[in-house]
Formats: sequence, C-alpha cells, structure tokens
Amino acid sequence: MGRHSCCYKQKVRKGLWSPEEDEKLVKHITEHGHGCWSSVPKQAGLQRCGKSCRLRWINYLRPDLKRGTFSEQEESLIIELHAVLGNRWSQIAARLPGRTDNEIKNSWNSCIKKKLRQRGIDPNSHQPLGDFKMPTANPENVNRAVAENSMASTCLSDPMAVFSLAQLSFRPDDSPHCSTVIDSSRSSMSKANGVELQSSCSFDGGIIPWSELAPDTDAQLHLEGESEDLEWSEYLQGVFPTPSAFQTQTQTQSQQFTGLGAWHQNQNQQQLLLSDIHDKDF
DNA sequence: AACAGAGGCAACCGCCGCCAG
DNA sequence: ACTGGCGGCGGTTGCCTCTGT
Repeated sequence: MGRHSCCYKQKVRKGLWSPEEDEKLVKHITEHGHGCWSSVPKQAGLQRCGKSCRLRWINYLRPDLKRGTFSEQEESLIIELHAVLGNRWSQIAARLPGRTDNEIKNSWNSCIKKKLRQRGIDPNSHQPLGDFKMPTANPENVNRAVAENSMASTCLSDPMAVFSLAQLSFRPDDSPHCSTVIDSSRSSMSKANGVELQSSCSFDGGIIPWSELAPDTDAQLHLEGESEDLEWSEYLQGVFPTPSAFQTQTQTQSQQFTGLGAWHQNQNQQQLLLSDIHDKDF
C-alpha cells in the first residue's frame, strides 16, 4: 500500500514540471490518449511516475480547464456543496465545469474558509460562530444522511439545515455590492508554458455575466424535476442571479434584512439546486 | 532596496477501493 | 480467498510570489 511500484523506480523526477515535460505529456496524450497511466511516462519519454503524470494532466494540462480566480457564483456554489458533501472535493469539482478538485480544495483552504470566518461562520459546520446559534440541523448528521443515502431530501427541505449563500452574502453590515471581493490582482495568470491565461471575474468594476466566462457552455447540469438539462449559463441565470441582478438583489435584501427574512427568501432557490443534487446523486 | 511574513498554488504522500490473476 | 497493480481521492507540504514595513 502507499507508494506505487512505479515510484520506487529510479530516475523518477519530482517537483515542478518543466515546459518541456508538459509539452511531452500533452503531445503524448493528445496523440494516444493516456490509457494506462503507469505506462505513460515511458511512452511519453518522461522520467516521472504515472501518478505524477495523471495529476499533472488532470490539474493543469487538460484543455477544458477554466483556470483563473473563482467567480462569486462558483464560490457560493462551493460553499453550498461543501455544506452538503463535506470535503468530497472530487464530487464538488464534478459540479463546477472546468474546475479541478485540487483547485477547489486549495481555494477552500486558503480563501473561502477565511471569508466564512470573517462572516462569523464556522467553515466546518457551516454554522454561526460565537453565541448566536441557529436552530439548525447538524451538518455532520446531514453528511451522514447523505452518505447513508437516506433522509437527504428531508434534511435539505429544512430551511435551517444548511447555512447558506443568502446568509453569507446578505448580511446587513455588508456593503451593497457583492461582499466577497475577488482579488484579481493575483492568481489570475497561468504561467504554464509561458502562456498567460486570464479571466476577469470581478464584479466590482465591470459587470461580466459569468456565463460568458465559462468557455464550456456545453457543460450541463442535469437537474431533475421541473427543470431538466439546463444549460450551465441558463442554470446560472436561473438559479443564481446574474451579477447585475445579484447586486440589485443584494442591495434590496440588505435593506430588507431582518434576521432571516432575506435568507428564507433566497433559500427557496437554493433548495431547488440542492435537492436536485441529492435527487440525482443519492 | 532589502527583508520578513503571509498567502496561493502545484505537487507529493498515504490511504482506499476495485479488479484481474 | 488472497495478492498485487492501479486509479482515484483527500490531506499535507514546500516553494514561489506578493505585500507591507
């Protein structure tokens, strides 16, 4: 168990990948597919273990990767999904087209967790920190129910079961615009192969529909029930407000916020999404 | 300009489950 | 039933870059 046999072989390089290695791997996979990963290094002329090649491809070289900073909607979706799925990054990543589990995990650990804490929310339990206690179902129990494929919809039909987006975004002390500021000054550039990729996700300045930022608009979320097979962009504009609408809604709801009123209002939309996820997965 | 600390990110490590022999 | 190879996943580490002083 543990380290794979291929990793015991000598001359296995470690550390950062060079552009030449990337090029070899991309060339090999585009021409032959990866097939058996353990044989890829040899066939591609790389001194890496198969696992390393697989990771590099999945997390960095795949052509369908989006890269760049996470949008507001993506972050919100991650928070929602984490509340339900816990640290099942691969399952969360499966619902964010073009994003990898590693990317999401890194973002969660370095950025989103911090933002949640700043908002007085425990990132592990998704419950408020401090004295104020929501009468909420224990997310541990939610996750257990999810894992046991039972009672998931029941838990999620409880508006208190998941401490969610609306509460994160519509706190009364927040400024009217989106409260989570995306730092676009960093991490928006990909250094792979000297190619710079950039995505503008900040809603503070220009308003850019996120659907335009998602290159793979073919990606679909297969939502069951009343809405079926929504296009990703349609889904975003339906379930989530567009950035401009998001601002307006945030502003309105900030003004209206009296405890949980706004949260309940927005929670209805979130319920649709989450219950659909459970209908499909569990 | 130089340095230290913080943050972000790529990659590794170790474990698990599946499957073929 | 057992064993080893492999893919996949989550946790963690360490390097690099950025920011503040």
